[in-house]
Amino acid sequence: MLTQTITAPAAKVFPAPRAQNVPAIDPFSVIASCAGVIASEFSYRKDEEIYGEGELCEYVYQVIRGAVRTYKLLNDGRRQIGAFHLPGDVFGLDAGSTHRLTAEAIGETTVRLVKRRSLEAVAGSNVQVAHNLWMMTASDLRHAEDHMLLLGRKTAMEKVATFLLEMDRRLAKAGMMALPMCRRDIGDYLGLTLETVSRALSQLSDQGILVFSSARQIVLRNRQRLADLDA
Amino acid sequence: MLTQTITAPAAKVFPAPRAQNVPAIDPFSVIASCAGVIASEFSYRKDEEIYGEGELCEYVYQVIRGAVRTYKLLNDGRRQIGAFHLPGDVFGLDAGSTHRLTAEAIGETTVRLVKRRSLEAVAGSNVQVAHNLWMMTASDLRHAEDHMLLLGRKTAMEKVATFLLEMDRRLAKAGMMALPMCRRDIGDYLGLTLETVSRALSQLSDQGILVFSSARQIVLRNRQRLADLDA
DNA sequence: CGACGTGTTGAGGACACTCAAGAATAGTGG
DNA sequence: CCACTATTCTTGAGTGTCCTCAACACGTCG
Repeated sequence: MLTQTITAPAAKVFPAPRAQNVPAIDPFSVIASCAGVIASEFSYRKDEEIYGEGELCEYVYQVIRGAVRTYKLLNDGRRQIGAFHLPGDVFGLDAGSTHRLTAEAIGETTVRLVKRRSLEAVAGSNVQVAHNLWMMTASDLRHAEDHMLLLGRKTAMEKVATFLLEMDRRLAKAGMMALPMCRRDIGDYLGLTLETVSRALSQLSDQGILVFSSARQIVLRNRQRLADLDA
Repeated sequence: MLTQTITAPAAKVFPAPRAQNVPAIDPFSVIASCAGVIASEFSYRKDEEIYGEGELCEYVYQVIRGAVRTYKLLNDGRRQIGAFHLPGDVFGLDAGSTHRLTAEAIGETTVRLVKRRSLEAVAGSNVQVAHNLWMMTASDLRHAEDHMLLLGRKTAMEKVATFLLEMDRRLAKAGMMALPMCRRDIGDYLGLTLETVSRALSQLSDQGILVFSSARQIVLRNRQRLADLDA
């Protein structure tokens, strides 16, 4: 799948905490700007693997530009995407020594990365940093708990409605949503097939709840009716 | 549902870190035995609520005896159980200020509890305690990630096989498994109906992979074939 | 013993999946 | 710039897995 092998990220030192679409003060930036923490930037091409399930946790990442999917596979190829990571989001912060999911760039994606070792070193003495790491893992857990409810108990239409509201909240610009991921990714995130996702979106379009500019450019016309479709 | 209202747990100070079926040294015990952390015990009857979704996090809990389910509800009553907590397990450690799930005793259950405030106070100065809290949340996240894969992508039989192997690992005594929870609980954990769970178990029994002593007393006869049924 | 909670099994149906074809879009090279 | 290809998306038809509804069996406890 990959044509270029990534060895080690270029050691281009990150000058100062800054990123498009990222609030000036977020827990990760606080950590990254700590003395002793080395931050750098790196870019990945479409569908390029950032790290694999089971690999050692060398870095923690923050999306600067683009989007990332993290997922698990069954041995026959069935895939469950656990989360989409958008600009500002931190991913790869697995508390153990190895990554629990695989991470791939969805499109052309730039990330900031921080050496895990330096993070641990700071956390060992700085309680504020240790607390921030805990809070970031807790935030991932909250999302996972909400998503288990979706996967186990919601209908296809409820799943798609929840997805649209989540994406609207996270990446809507000027009332318009530019989805970075394909229908298959959405299906693998929601525990559906891509056809079912497509049918649900078409149905919402027919009902006037949303309008397509293109397949991935969506304008929500009625968030309330969408929220009503959600459970 | 409850006939007795729980006001505040009895302030019976916990004498020393000990519990049936609990390893002598676990992260929670280390924390609970810290100076300044007040631990006590409390018991709940069958189906009694321990805390509700949205309530303030006053305590963190460890199961001493019995079992606990934590779950989320949709407005029409559909339920997703996120985890079963067995003796030795810690639950209720939500990093925010309010609980994200509801916790109920499955049967007659005894828990050890620790005031969250005292925990935070210790974590603010003791990096080891802060690290243990992070690791416990990370452990919950790992379980949630595995469970999302199950809920989103596994078939009914694969789900039940996974469940049996998990319970076998966590509560098997002398080759025998005594499930504390009913078929509906299992279904709500696996994203299935209780009938589908029952049918899958009957099928496994017909195939000789397991034997019922009673509906909840199960002996696994062939873990390998069960693992093969899992994906 | 009767009543209740729990579990099993059957029949029928619905929702989402599979397979397939065609349309729209993006990417590539002449 | 346009033809050509590959990918993505949509839509349809038919199927299957799991759900719903129902009846009955089992065990426990008053």
